[in-house]
Amino acid sequence: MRASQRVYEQLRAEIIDGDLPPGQVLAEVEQSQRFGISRTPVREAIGRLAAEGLAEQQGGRGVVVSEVTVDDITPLFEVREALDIQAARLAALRGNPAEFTALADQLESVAKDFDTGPVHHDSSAAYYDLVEQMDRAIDSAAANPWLDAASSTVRMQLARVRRLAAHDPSRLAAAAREHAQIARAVSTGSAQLAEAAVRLHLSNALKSALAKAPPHPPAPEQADADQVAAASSS
Amino acid sequence: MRASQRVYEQLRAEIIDGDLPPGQVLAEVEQSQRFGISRTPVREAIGRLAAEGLAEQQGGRGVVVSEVTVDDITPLFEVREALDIQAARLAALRGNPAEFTALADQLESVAKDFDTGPVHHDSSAAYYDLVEQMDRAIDSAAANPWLDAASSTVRMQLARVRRLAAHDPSRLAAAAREHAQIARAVSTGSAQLAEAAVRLHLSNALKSALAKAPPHPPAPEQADADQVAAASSS
DNA sequence: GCAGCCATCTGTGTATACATTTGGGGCACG
DNA sequence: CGTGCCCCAAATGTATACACAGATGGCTGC
Repeated sequence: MRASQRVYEQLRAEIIDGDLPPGQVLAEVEQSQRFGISRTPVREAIGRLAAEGLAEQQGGRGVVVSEVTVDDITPLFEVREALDIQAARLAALRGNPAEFTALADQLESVAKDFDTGPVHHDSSAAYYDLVEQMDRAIDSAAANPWLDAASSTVRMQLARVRRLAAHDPSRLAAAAREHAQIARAVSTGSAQLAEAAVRLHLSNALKSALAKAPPHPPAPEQADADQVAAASSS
Repeated sequence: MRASQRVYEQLRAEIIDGDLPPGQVLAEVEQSQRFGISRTPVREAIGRLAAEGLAEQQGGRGVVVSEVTVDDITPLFEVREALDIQAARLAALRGNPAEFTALADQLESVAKDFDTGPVHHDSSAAYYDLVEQMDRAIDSAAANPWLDAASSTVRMQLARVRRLAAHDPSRLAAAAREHAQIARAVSTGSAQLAEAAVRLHLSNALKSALAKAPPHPPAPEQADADQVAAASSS
């Protein structure tokens, strides 16, 4: 595989996983030494990261991992809402009803598992797998490459902020039922119903995420991140 | 300015304007000679173009200007619909009503100009300027950087396909009224009304665009672009 | 004469060296 | 002692050189 591709995927994974924290400088020479390659492919990889918003120029000198705070959750959800709703609408119109009926059944089954007893790792893993499966099914049914591309960027950013607001296990059952409702709505072929189901789910998901980490209500003094960090560590 | 930036902007403009037609190969050495610089910044510029979908890899060897056909109009409008609706909804909630009231008044005034007599170049230029002004006002009021970024990509592609479906002068008056309705709806602060106005406008705009260049109805044989080109030239 | 294989050649992928710019630190002056 | 300017150093931006892969054309064997 091309070296630039490897470096890009590696750096992207490290940024999303939080191994490279926001504000971390991505020096070309440093990374090239770390990966044992030259600056050229590293430079290309960092350029792609910057284009996707995972990194950004620090003045004219240096690229740093971009900041993501709880304040970004709401704007990101606004974009996700627009894209997911449209994807669900199109999937309702174009998708294979049987496929989504099956997904809805499986999701409801998982939701019942969550009800009966404590949440096992197996069942939650099965749930996440089903959600990913449904996302792929919706994207595939929507059959719109540009929609996929736009969703991809937003989902990457959301994967980062998900670390900021640890999910609530007690919401798993409700979330599973919401996902089942989405699949069921898509299977009916009604764009309006699909839109309503997605809107409902995202509204609840956003509320849950913000409940854990409420956005900064007041901003009396305009202190930058460094000053805040210094103050909290003192 | 950085050479890579100049080359990027130049190539992007040439692709959007159609000076570099779809399928045109973007050879690094060729472009570097044309701009009188080395391959390195040209490579970076082409990489950015590929990331935005204006160019794409040609089977591992070479990058070519990406194809855009009338068949892409509908998918692009589907994404645009999702993003523009959300932007208008947010602008309705957060924007300054007076600003959009003023825009609505100006747009209605232009629409009346279109009615009274033949369309002059001045009035159509003023109209396009107002539309651009309103787009910026909506984006600004929505105050969502990620929404802006997603819209930017789609708008760039739409600028390309606009060349495929020359706009209808007789629709200018109706389009101006639709834009005025959007501004008016945003000024009322009703997200639902704004959504309806945008949806109506885009539906009409898409219909008009497709009327000029209907999508390929049947595809009896699955011939790729090269074969089609070869057949038509023989 | 045709088909398959090999050489060559063009073009991208990577490495390295040079230029430029920016940011900071130190020194001098007020 | 504070402030401002200048010099330097480090990191990015650009250029050039090398390596490799894929395609194309000719050549040879059948």
